[in-house]
Amino acid sequence: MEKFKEIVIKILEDYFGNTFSREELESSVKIQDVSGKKRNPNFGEIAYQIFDFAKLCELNDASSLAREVADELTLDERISRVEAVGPYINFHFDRNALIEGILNEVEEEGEKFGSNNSGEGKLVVLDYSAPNIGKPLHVGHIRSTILGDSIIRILNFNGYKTHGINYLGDVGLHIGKIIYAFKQWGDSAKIEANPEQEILDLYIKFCKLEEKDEALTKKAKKEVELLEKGDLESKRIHRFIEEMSLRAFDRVYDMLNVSFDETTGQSRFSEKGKQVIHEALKKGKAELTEDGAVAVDLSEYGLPRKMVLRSDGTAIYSTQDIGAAIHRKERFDFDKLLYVVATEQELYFKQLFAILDKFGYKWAKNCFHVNFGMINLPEGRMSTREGALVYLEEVLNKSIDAARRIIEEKSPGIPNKDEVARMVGVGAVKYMVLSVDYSKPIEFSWDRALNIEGNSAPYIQYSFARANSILERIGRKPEGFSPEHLDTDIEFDLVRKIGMLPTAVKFAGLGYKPHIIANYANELSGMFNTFYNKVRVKDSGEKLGSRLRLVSAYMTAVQNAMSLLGIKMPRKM
RNA sequence: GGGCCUGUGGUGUAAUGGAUGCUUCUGCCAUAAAGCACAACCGGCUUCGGACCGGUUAAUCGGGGUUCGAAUCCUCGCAGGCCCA
Repeated sequence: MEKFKEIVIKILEDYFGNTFSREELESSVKIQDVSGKKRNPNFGEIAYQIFDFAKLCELNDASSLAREVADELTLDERISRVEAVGPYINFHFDRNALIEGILNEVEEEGEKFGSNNSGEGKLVVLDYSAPNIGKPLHVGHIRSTILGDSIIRILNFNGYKTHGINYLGDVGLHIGKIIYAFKQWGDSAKIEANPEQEILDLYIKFCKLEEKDEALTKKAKKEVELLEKGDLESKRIHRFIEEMSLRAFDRVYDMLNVSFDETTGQSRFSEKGKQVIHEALKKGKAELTEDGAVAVDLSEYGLPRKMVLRSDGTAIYSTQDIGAAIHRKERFDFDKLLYVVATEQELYFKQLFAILDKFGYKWAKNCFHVNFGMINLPEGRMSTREGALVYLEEVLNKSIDAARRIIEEKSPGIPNKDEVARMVGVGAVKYMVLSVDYSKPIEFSWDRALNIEGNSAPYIQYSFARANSILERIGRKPEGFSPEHLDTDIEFDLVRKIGMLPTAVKFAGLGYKPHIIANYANELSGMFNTFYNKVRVKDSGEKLGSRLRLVSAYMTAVQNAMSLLGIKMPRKM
């Protein structure tokens, strides 16, 4: 539809000359949606709203102005009629031209259909997932991981180059606690048998004792210091914890079909950060506090002062994050750096970007925090130390099991049951997270996570499998096409909706909003199902070839959309 | 105490600030306006796959304001979450 929109913009450019810029016109020209009850055939396919022009003419009566302008436009043979309705000028395209145009576009572009090159030549670095080593991935981690992954896919589809970084939390007090507990109570036999669980148990044990005995916190801090000084035993344990964690993380990332261009630890950037901070201190951009720590005053940014180094000179999160950001700029010269991190860190990132700006890094304005709402349990927030967790792996496994049970029940005959169960089960969980605007909080519930009805991945996957089944049963290439064969309303609407994928991709890319794609895929599939119920493809005589082309175009569009969410589509389920 | 985010039917969610029909002022036209899904209720089809389709009921937290037009922007509250102190 973008191409048809272009035609309308050209017509308006001819009419208005220099009155409006291209951008202004573009924002006043809308593609009519066809979903649900929004569809109104009287509104045509593309509409121009005349409010801006009315304001310019200082007219209150936009309706009659619209009529006047509509009469004076110079048209094109692809447009069958132009009609002013209220303050809108509605462009009705020739139905056949529209159908043929869209179906051709889908077939020519194939798996690239929906993409554009607006981001060509630009590089975006993303920091996402970023779990702490020594702790398991829980459902709180899923949003960053999946959002980051999907945003990368969407940016790539918009022509951007990307570099995705999993920035592990491999330092900090929690590591000190684990190392201390490991040295004190670690039982090598138990650890060998089940390292991940044992590391977690040690951590929880420490936290419980710490509540009664504050001296333990100091001991954990000692461990952090020891580690930073390069104590061999500490380093060995640290490496072990990291290895175990990475192995566990990879298992889950693999299930999620998420991968990173780079996995690195915060600790690598301590030195870089310290160096930068010391320079800033010399230049007077940072200051020593009463107790000898280093802080940056951010009152000029309307933000609270931020600590960047401890009084003992050791690094903290901000030290490393400053170092890491600068390192990334030097290494990649990115156009944008995106941190996909929960909203609880919002102030922290504002401070981080302000510090970079204050230190003289002009590119600080190209850093952006995608601050998504948290995933909470009904009983409150998740906490590793209290053991109040729902493990991500458990969620995925349960969902896969649920999918497998349904497959056994409804379609026991299909091949690759396990693989399909994975696609469906994992898809359901991912979709649950991605279909909601990221700024909203999500309350986790098993019912929600395992939902397979309505607005869900399995619903979309099922529609796709049905479409595939039609093609397989007929087993012939589409031939004998004529746009006139697709003569019902639902067919026309379905074609138009297919044609809207590029628009959805564009908007999703601008706002880093995968939920736009999720919604699109759902609406598109809903329309396909309506089509499926109303229009028979098999035995449809001379219309067969045309209908096959439509089914196949639907499959391309929905598959491309779902691939932007990282959700695989089984051909049978 | 200060700041940020969220608030849409019973539930979960969507909506770049956009749909206001015509008119000889008498009438004419219209599902004349917040979409989807779940749940509930009614129905269809199960002859290309029922993990389906059609229909009914039902919502913008409250008060002011800006605008030709507000779920959306501003403001004062309320509720929930988070951050800083």
